[in-house]
Amino acid sequence: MARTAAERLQHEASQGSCAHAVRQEEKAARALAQAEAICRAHGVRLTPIRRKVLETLYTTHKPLGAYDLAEALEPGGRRIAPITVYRALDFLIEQGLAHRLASQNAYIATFQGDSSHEATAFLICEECGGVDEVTSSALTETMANLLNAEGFRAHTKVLEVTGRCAHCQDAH
Amino acid sequence: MARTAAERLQHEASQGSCAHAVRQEEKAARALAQAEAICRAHGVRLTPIRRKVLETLYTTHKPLGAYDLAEALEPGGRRIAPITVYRALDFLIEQGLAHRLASQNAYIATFQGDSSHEATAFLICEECGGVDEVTSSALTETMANLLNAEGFRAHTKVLEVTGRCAHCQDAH
DNA sequence: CTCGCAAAAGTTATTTCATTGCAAAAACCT
DNA sequence: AGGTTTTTGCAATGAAATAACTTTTGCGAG
Repeated sequence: MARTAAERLQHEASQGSCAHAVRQEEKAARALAQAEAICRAHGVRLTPIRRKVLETLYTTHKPLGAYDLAEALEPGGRRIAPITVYRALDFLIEQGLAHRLASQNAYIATFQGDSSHEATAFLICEECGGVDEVTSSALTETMANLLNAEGFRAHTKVLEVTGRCAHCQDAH
Repeated sequence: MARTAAERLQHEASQGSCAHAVRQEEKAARALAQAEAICRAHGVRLTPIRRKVLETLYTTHKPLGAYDLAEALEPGGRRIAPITVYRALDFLIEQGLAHRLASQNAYIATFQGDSSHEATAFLICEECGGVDEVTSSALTETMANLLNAEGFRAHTKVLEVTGRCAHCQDAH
């Protein structure tokens, strides 16, 4: 199966300088501001816990398990129960700010405002743990055609590819 | 999250007459014979347990959890530990005979011989629980193009769509 | 045939992920 | 402030997957 939470965290620590992690701080700040705007527009509340969860996801930009997040939020505050993290994640996913990677039992922040009618694929690097979020009109169309041909009315699309990102291939 | 094992089983029981279930017995018999041939060709053993797991998946053609399978295999024999089922599933998946639906934490038999370079999408009906396995050259190409453009070397592709199948839409 | 090896299955326990049910607190709205 | 809704806290449990180790089985070489 997917790697364990502990492995994921260690992985992250040892690979912090991978291209995927570069500039995430700046992007995170902007994305967070945008998330606040979105929540205001939706008339929902980005509470401290939700905000902290989202921020953690943004700054790592690597898939984190719910228990990883609980651990990451602990320092400086009190111990956070898993259910609290799950509730925050549910909220963020509902608002299109986060995404569950089914193949990893892990969660990630979305940088592109989840245009829900589009097909978005997640490319998960097995080496550096980084995730790229890609959409293309070709993919969206192809999926739409496929579903139409089958008469299938889609509710949720899970498009996840694991493998090796370009950067990690270069690095052998 | 995905429905629990118990719900899944009850679901199956109450929806046994859905179109997805029709004719599965005949197909299952043929598929099983073919599976035996494949294993012989690969020089691996389709042991009784593995065979029974595969058969159960074939005859339901609905996603089953590992614990569902353990339960399903029990009657007539002795209690089977989860790990045994997981080992059988690992084997079947390795041989391209079964597939894990990551979004459901469940497993299903594959009818099309896993041509591993092709992109295969799984359409999962939320109403009847049936799963359709679809491939198209367009999908395969689109995915290949997308991955090429990103310089991403794919290892495993997870394409799962949940929604409503044509039959269940007709039935309102 | 039987010895010995490797593959498979058994056993028991544990880890990881996710949810349930109910109580307390904080935010919002007059 | 009073009442409502939303959010969070807390304890326990359920569900999925794996770990470590032993026993059994299949099968080829001597």
